[in-house]
Amino acid sequence: MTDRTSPVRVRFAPSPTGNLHIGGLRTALYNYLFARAQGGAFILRIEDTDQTRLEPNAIANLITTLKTMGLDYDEGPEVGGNHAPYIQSQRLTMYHRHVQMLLDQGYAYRCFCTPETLDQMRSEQKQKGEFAKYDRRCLHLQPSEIDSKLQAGEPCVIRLKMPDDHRFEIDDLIRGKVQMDSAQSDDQILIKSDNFPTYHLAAVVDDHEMQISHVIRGEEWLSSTPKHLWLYQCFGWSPPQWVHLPLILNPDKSKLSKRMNDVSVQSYLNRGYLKQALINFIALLGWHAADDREIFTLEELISEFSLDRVNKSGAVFDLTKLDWMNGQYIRKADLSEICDLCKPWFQSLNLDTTDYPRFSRIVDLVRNYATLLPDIADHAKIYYETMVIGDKDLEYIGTDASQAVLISFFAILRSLPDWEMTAFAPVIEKVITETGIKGKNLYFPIRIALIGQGSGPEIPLILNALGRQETLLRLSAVLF
RNA sequence: GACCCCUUCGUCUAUCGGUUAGGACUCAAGAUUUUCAUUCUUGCAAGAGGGGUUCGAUUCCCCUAGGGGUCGCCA
Repeated sequence: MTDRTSPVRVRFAPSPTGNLHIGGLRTALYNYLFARAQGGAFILRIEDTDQTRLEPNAIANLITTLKTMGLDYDEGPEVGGNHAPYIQSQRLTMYHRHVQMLLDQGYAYRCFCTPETLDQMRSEQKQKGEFAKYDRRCLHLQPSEIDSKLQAGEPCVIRLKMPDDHRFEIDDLIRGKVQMDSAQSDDQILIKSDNFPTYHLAAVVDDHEMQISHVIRGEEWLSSTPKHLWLYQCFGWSPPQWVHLPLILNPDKSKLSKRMNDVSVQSYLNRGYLKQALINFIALLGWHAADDREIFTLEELISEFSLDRVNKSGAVFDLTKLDWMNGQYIRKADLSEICDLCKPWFQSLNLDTTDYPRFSRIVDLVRNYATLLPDIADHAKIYYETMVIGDKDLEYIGTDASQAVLISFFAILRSLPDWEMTAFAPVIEKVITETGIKGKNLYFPIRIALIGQGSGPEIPLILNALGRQETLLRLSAVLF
């Protein structure tokens, strides 16, 4: 058990095999929130011990995404710290030093079995319905045999010798006490034949060396925790506080996967989700405040978050609520921030953003209609492009009644001394008294003339967004 | 199959033995809006099943069922 007075130090330890995914973000977030709430340290450690799954830019991408999401870490790659390096492939000698201690004390042993041998053994065991685990055929190799095999260059791994009859008790902050029998634990490989450590060794050594106080990780690690516990015991170290987070689930309740969902955080960002919405939504997958509040900034999450309000059961990752939340953030965020964020989408549609007052006026107008950032640009199109008025609509506004409305509307607007919201309200009234036309027959032609479609924002808002010049231009184009 | 975890509206969740089981999203209806969106109001909707313990169980215990995780020289 961890000393209660020891400082809180937690880590997020992803493996650089791809982009940061939703599950990773949630783990990172809870670690971050807990660290910040407790005044502790949040550490980033890269677990790149699988040489076969490395991806070239994964570490850089991981760091970039973490940063853009606002989850800044106190120690880790690039920022350094007292326990550097924070990339496991750069800590190999440390793992070897530790595993040698294990070997010397008989807690670990060399195994020369080939993957093929192992495969065969396992399939036989499974066929018999047994728990598949290594049968320890290399456990009792004589030193001389080992030496000659090593001399001959035979590939070998190093395994942890699990105790034969031991009851492990995991004290988990979320799940309480969980007991598991050593019979259910395999003699885990600690060092692979390429001399790299496996997760189990590397994580335990690093967590101890880096003085991690709480290991906050996904529930999928719960069943291998006995191995980790045993390693702590062999080394004579006291284990950290275990915290196994509930899983994030696919709609069919299986563990969230790439197959069934878009799981890349970056891709949600690219699709126009706001980081605030993403953070807020992810935080609520497994955690809930004491009251009914659901909208939180990162800072508010920090002050509200506590591990004892994290629940035990998995949470389905359902985009519907995220969409709603994103709309909320789009509407409530600072206009300038939203403008900055949707600028790229405007540019990709060739919509001019150089006239900032006009650009921001339009963004402010159409953000009410948006769920995602690109929706804003989509809705804004009608204020920029030359309108295409459909044949039917064209016919409709060509009628005498419509023309009367438009002529009157045009004349009144043109004579307006000031182009501002307060001036627009009486304009419609005036058109009604002048033409005697009201209702749909009044509004429809005006809308078609202004924005090329029969529905949209209120007329004064459109006038304001369009500006005097563009408005009069559009109107004069449909006066026949 | 073995071991472990989990189980409240469709989804995210509140409830720390006594509630008309609350909130949010979705959906529906209504109001606002000339329209759509926004916003507001209202509504639909849940304790897996069975045993205990208790004056009283969603809440505590047991069993069953269901779901999930793990069982790699992946993390």
